[in-house]
Amino acid sequence: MKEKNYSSPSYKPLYEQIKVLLTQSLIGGEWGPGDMIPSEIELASRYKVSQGTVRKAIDALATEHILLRRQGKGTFVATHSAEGMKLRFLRLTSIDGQKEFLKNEFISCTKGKADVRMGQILDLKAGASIIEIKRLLTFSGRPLIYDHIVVPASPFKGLSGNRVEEKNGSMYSMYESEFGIRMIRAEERLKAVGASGDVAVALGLKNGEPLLSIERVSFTYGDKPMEWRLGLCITDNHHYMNELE
Amino acid sequence: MKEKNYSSPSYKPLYEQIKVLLTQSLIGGEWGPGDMIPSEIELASRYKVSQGTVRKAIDALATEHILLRRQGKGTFVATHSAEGMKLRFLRLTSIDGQKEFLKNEFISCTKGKADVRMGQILDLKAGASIIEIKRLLTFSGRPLIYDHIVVPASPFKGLSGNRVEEKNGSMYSMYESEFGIRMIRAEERLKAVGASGDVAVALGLKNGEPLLSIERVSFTYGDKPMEWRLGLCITDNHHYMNELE
DNA sequence: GAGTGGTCTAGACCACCAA
DNA sequence: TGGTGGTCTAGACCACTCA
Repeated sequence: MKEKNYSSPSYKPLYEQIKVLLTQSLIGGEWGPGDMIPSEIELASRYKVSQGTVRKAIDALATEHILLRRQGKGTFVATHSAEGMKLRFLRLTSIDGQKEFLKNEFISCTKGKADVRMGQILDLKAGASIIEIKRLLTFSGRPLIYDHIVVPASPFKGLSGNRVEEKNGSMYSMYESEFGIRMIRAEERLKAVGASGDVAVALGLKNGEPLLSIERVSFTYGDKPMEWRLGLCITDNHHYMNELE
Repeated sequence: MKEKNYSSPSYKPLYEQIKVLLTQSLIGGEWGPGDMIPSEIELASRYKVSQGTVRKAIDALATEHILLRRQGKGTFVATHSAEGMKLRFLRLTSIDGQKEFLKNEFISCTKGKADVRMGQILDLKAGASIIEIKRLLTFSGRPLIYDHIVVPASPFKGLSGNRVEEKNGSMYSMYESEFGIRMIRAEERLKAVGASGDVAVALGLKNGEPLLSIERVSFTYGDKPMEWRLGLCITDNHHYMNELE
């Protein structure tokens, strides 16, 4: 175990160091999505620290929804596949209801090269191979969201339209089960735009009708960007909910 | 101090009870916005619990941005007046920059009665007195947001246009300094709409041009709703930023 | 140097769950 | 009944701030 090393210029609390070690075990795949990790007491003895210190490290990871504590059972690696977690990043709700059952209509899946902008966003060299997916999400038979999704090709080798259609709506649980890639965080930028072109047609709108534009970048362990997404949403009967603290 | 009372059907951890007591002192005004609260050791002796238990209660309140810890100095009641906190609830940023200096153009301030819907939102009887404010926020000389704000009249007695114009942009710090009301949380619902009527004129838009509609309800201590707000934003050069965890 | 919050430990005991 | 996470305590010591 690392020394306490107080009064060093780069002083980091012990529990931060434990947190890094736990994260490395997650990245390395020692514990996969849904797995139970060792008990606090066991980890304390492994790292030669007290249970309380391990606890604080796990608390931090649980707050970030990277781990999930269940009293009496154990601590588990969080997963998007778990019921109730499939729509963790979906903030769109029906005006008079709850979170929805969405149907996934696959439009296209093509390979391409990252331009400069996409290279910056996904931390790739310009010209690197990417996979682009377009799809339409419908709610009770009516178009709701037009999605344009871009991921780097190399970690997602073999991604195809089939895979997209099978998993209804939740790309994230598919990324986990098929490619072992788990998204832990996302940044979104919203604006209002006017419908146009293919998107207007697919959504059944006239040009210029207002759409909610949601641009999202998702990050995996280590804050590495792994997916860019642009969703264009019809918000006549839905809104995007957010809580400010 | 309350008993530990384990194995009671309504078991609540001690630190939760301490958290309630601290919150009551905040509601009662024992410590106002910006004040330093007693040290952890002093609170521990006041409530007859250990420092660690007080710590955990304060931690929870600090996470909710109700208290603010400053190592070496003390623990303080959070305030919207502090530099860097004035725009805590403003998620709109310029596409090529940072958070903005906004100018506040007062439009109107009228008294009225709550209809059924507004009564439900603000937890008032239908027909209760309310105050409505309309204003335009401009960014470098160009209109950016048209705000419609509604608050209950009784806690905000004396609120007028003057007060709104003085405090440039931050209603929340004005609520604190003038009325002792501090907002701790807000819920927002976003959608895309088309410009129309007075709003279109004030923002200098043609009818139907897309606007980002942000409906917000703000809550004070005890999750009591105290303000409703509808902001209509031009998002040509700005976007609403959000982080998903 | 005195006072504050922050870290770390060791140990006791409670609540929850599964077998 | 045994194992897990959750609470609570008491005490030591470190880091930060200010007079």
